[in-house]
Amino acid sequence: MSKPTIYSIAQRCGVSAATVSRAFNRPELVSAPVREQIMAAARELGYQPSSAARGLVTGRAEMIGLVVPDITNPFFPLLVRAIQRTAERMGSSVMLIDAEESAAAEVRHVAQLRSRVDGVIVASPRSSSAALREAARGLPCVLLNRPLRELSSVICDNTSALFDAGEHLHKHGHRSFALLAGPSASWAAGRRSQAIRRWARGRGVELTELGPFRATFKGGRQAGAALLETGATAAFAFDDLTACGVLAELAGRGVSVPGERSVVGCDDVLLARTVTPSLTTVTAPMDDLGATAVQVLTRQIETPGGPAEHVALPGVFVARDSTGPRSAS
Amino acid sequence: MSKPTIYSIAQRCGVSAATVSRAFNRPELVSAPVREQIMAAARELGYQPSSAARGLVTGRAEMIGLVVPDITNPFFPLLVRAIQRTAERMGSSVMLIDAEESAAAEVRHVAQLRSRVDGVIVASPRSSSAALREAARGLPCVLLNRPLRELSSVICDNTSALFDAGEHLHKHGHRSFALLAGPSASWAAGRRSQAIRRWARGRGVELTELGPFRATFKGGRQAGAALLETGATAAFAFDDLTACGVLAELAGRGVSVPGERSVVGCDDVLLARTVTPSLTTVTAPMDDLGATAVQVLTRQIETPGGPAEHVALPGVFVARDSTGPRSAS
DNA sequence: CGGAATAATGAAAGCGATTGCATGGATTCT
DNA sequence: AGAATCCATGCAATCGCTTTCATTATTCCG
Repeated sequence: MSKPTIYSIAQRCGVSAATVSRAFNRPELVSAPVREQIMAAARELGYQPSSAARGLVTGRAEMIGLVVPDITNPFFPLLVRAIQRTAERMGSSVMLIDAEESAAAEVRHVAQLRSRVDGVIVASPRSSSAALREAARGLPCVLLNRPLRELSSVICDNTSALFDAGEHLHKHGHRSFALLAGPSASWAAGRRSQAIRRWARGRGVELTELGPFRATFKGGRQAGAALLETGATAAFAFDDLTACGVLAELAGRGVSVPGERSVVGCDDVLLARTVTPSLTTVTAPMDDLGATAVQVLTRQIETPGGPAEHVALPGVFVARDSTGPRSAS
Repeated sequence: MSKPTIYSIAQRCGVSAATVSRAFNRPELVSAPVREQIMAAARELGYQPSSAARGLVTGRAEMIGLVVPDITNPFFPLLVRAIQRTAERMGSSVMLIDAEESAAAEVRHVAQLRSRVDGVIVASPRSSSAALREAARGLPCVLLNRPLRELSSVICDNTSALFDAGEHLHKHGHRSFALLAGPSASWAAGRRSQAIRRWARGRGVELTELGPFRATFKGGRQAGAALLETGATAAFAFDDLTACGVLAELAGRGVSVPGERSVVGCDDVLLARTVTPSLTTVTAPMDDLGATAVQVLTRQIETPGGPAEHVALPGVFVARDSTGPRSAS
């Protein structure tokens, strides 16, 4: 016996296929007894509407694409979860694409997604603006953590939280800082560096810029090594993963944290809480970020020609154990 | 101007839609000049075949579902990547479902996936066998890390690697061990416990069983506390995340690792390398696991009535810094 | 050189759903 | 009572593509 369709059900209930379809989509248009009979038959037969057929006529795939540069970066799973949860509430599924850190793959995948999804959410720190714009032409699209005038975007703004971090360290007596910059191609990295520079200038403290370093654990170790060659007593790492690398390098060399140096991360991924000492960092509002991205995208999908929306959500500074008073030395 | 279809292209090239379709799917059936003309027109118009329409007639969605219990568990991103990479090579996309640690959600999602995918890969440690069987009825399905006679499965067998771990500790002079058991509902947890018990019995060493503990960082901290109340000098944690919790708890209480206690994890997630001290653990062959799962699933899809396949891939013991000689005390 | 095999293409029938329009019976209004 | 509504339902077209079968045009071989 082949897969049940609305026709099998229609036949079984002695009604037309149209009525079956309506029973599912506009139940109020079908009389109660008939509707229930149809539902019963559907359940009995294990009927599942063919999304292909529906998609063909409605033009909707009920699916959104999500392109991330590197799913193994602990930042993204949280985002994926938030996005998926929100999408599900809006009746959509999520197609996940891991670009495996290749900018080329990012745009290539966006192109391939076109025909399978209603829209895409792209976290693409690396690709060029032009490539991105081109890839998204005519496809509802929301950018994550990377603004671009023509395309909608949802970003996390850590500026004020980084100010807070600076103040926190300043209060602890630190006067000489190191900025361990992230990948130069990353918008977020530039943005964070800028915020820290601005704060340091405003505060009139010394700031040594190091890097750029790769946003990996290894990159963090290099950053840690570089940090030790400066006189800075406190360091801003690009993100938590980098900060963990720094911590590991310092620990390896017998430098105590926060005794001798203070380190702050950014993003507040799981790692930040599990590492020893736990990381002082900036919490990104993942759930909000994801939910907002989906909502903005949904709006883009419903209003194809609509204006690009830009929303920025603030990060929140959180002090833990990797920062403390400046050592007497 | 509406979306380009094979008809737009056909018209533009003065051929029939059938020819256009063939130009894409069976190029050898179309004469070279016509084919090239079609391709050129397609490129020019930005044509993308509608997967809904194609899926409707072919009955294939070119998409596989992947259900994971908790995407934020660092074990899964690696798996997701491996699976996605392999799927892409086979021409399929991956639809990711994060069940958010709910067994009910796991089976519910499998049911919903039915109509949208060709088959599913399910990493579902929690759901009952019966529920799983029922959910997968008539849907090609591969289980990950959980065998079930009727359904295909791909598992990672850590038995021999855990023996190696035991031997490694034994060689370092340890004679009293603790087993920090994982969730009792998890097949993998039971399996690992069993392997360790068997090894301990065979070796004639003392083994204290503690737990079960949740497979989270917090659970690990509890396990660490429990561990300190025993005389064991070495502990087997259920997985790396738990092991990290143990490490953190011990560090918090000033117990040195590996000086006073040795700890081994399991899975070798990113965390294992970034934590201090780095974790002695068992490396799961993620890439193989993922690739194999996709291949087995593909076979299931192509041979609907086919027999269930079961493959087990061995984990590999890797010694790092969380294990060392038994302290003199 | 005739007939058969071969190659390139077109016509048309679905795939399974949605949906605008038509229909007929019941209900309501004047 | 006849007209006007309204409700529940059926008919049939349609979405974009694949695929079978039929139709030419071309080539091959004895």
